[in-house]
Amino acid sequence: MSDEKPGRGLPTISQVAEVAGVSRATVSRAFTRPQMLSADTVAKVKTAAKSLGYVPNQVARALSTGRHGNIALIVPDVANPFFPPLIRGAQGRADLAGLCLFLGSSDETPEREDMLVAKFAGQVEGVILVSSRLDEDRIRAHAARVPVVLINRDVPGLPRVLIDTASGIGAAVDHLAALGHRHICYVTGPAASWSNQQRRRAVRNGARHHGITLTTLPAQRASFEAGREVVPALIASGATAAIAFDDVTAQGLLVGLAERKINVPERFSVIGCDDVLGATTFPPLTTVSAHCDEAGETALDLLSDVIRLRGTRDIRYALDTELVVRGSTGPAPK
Amino acid sequence: MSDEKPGRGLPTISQVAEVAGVSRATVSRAFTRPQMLSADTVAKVKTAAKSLGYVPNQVARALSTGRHGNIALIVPDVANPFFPPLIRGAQGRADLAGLCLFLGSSDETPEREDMLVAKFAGQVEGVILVSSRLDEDRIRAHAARVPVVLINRDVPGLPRVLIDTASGIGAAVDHLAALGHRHICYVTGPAASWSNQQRRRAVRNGARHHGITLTTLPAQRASFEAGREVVPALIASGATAAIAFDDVTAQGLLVGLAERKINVPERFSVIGCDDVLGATTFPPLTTVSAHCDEAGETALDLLSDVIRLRGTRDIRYALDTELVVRGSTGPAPK
DNA sequence: CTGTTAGCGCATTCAC
DNA sequence: GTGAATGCGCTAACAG
Repeated sequence: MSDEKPGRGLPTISQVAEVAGVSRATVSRAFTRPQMLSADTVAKVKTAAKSLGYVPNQVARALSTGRHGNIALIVPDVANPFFPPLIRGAQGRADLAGLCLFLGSSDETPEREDMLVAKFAGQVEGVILVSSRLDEDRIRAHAARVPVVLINRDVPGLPRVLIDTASGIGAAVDHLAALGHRHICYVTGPAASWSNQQRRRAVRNGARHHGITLTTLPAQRASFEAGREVVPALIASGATAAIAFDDVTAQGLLVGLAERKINVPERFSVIGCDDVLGATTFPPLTTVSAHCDEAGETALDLLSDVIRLRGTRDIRYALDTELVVRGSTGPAPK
Repeated sequence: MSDEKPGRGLPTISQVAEVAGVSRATVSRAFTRPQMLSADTVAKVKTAAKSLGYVPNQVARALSTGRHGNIALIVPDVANPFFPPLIRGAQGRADLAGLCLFLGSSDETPEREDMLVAKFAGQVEGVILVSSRLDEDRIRAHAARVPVVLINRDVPGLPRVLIDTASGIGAAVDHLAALGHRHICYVTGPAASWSNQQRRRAVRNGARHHGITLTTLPAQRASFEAGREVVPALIASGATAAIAFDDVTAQGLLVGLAERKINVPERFSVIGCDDVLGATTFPPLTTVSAHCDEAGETALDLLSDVIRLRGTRDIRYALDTELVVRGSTGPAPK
């Protein structure tokens, strides 16, 4: 448990070669291309290796081959429930592709994100940037050094997967209109967020189409607290329903409303976005389902293509969304 | 954007040396120990490096030094809100220590956890296992190959940080007793979980001490749904208050109760554990605060000590907990 | 202060 | 089918 250097003391390819009575090259082949060797030799090497507890040194292998099968996924905030399903989707695909996933969390700050990418760049074969807060120039700069795939960020020329909430948001406005609501609110998310801009536009278009009055209420951050604090303004606006930037904000709305004894959905309707809370709210939240796990999977597949093909293509992958009606929406109050 | 091999084509130390008109060793030192060189030389090298876009190759450096500053953190489930704060705590400390954090999520299965540890082992200098679902033998086996630090798993001989919920749970029972509750329930978590065993015991001791009737209700998994489904049994038991294994389960309880129009805390009191939901429930959840961010920080410090000192010690670090009273607990109904 | 000499552990040309 | 060289890019003695 106390070697000179970490990694030292572990059996090397040479020791295995000696025990097995073969050359180092043969040991190497036994692990990388067994079919090049006779079955006998392979067995002999494997036995020797096991007896020594030998396992190929990934670092040395990487230096020699130039590949190590590591990739990085950087998110603004691990604690935001939007990301875990996405992370899990990516993990699953990474396992299938034999890749190791490193995770970074930038705490929503561009500086930290920048630092993380730089730190990872030398150790991974590719990076997935989720909801990047970096400006386009910096993203491009990083992409020039290491293959990059974007999620929810639309930078032409780079492979990117976009969760197209426009359709789902449209359906949400339709749903509200059908229920008789004539005045609704959109509670915004981070201004720098591509998703927020997209959703905001979709709400506006839908409202115009139905001739519904729209009030836009800013929530500083996409957070529970921001949603909760915006409730007074929400009530003051005179609207009877709200669409929130995301589920977490919507949950804040729900709690803020409950605190004021305003029943949902009898007196007010609330719709979220992302579908990451499931039915864990009360009442269960009507929301736009985003399939974020699929986004993670797709991004990973894209990245492993880029790595395998050794070249970036200009791919823009749009994922569909749909409205999931649960219990937080109802007919407009008289 | 299309090299023969990834990593190839990037400027190497030799090219920088040539441009700067110095030896490769000098370039190396300019990056690792600038104070060993004259300011002039350092500047000259840095300039040359920048002009070439050179950045030290981590993999090569690692092969040479035997260290690469990578560590892994493996959790049962990224999507469980207990872990993100812990992950974030570890990340922060990792940055301070100049370490890179890899994340693994085992989906609660020992097999996947086993595989992850094995896959990471060759690429990291240490592993943090959070709430490991592995049996002691396997943990020990891994610890023999790579430095391991445990969180919420009490394996003698290995460095471990334990969130000692016993004290907080005790306070929770006291709180309930003071409010006049004479019959309470404990809703369990995963049987294999060290935390669950600890919490269960603490509830039992507290109940006995106050002469309170205790019913233990099993929730298969620690999940929202499990909590929600256990509500009928909860009501049938005749208890007036419940302590849940964790906040997520408690939230399930809250929703299940609300669905049956049983007001909290007027007719029933609920207490959670971990304090990861904050005030995002309605009513805001009374819970045992676990300081999980601190657990992540402490584990990381422990691990970096182990790495630096090149040897494991038998450290058992217990983190205190306390009861946070919010709105989900009240006087026992008549 | 700086250059020279040797590897780190492995995969890969070539020969045989 | 297998072995003998060579190098991946860098750091670590050891000189000077």
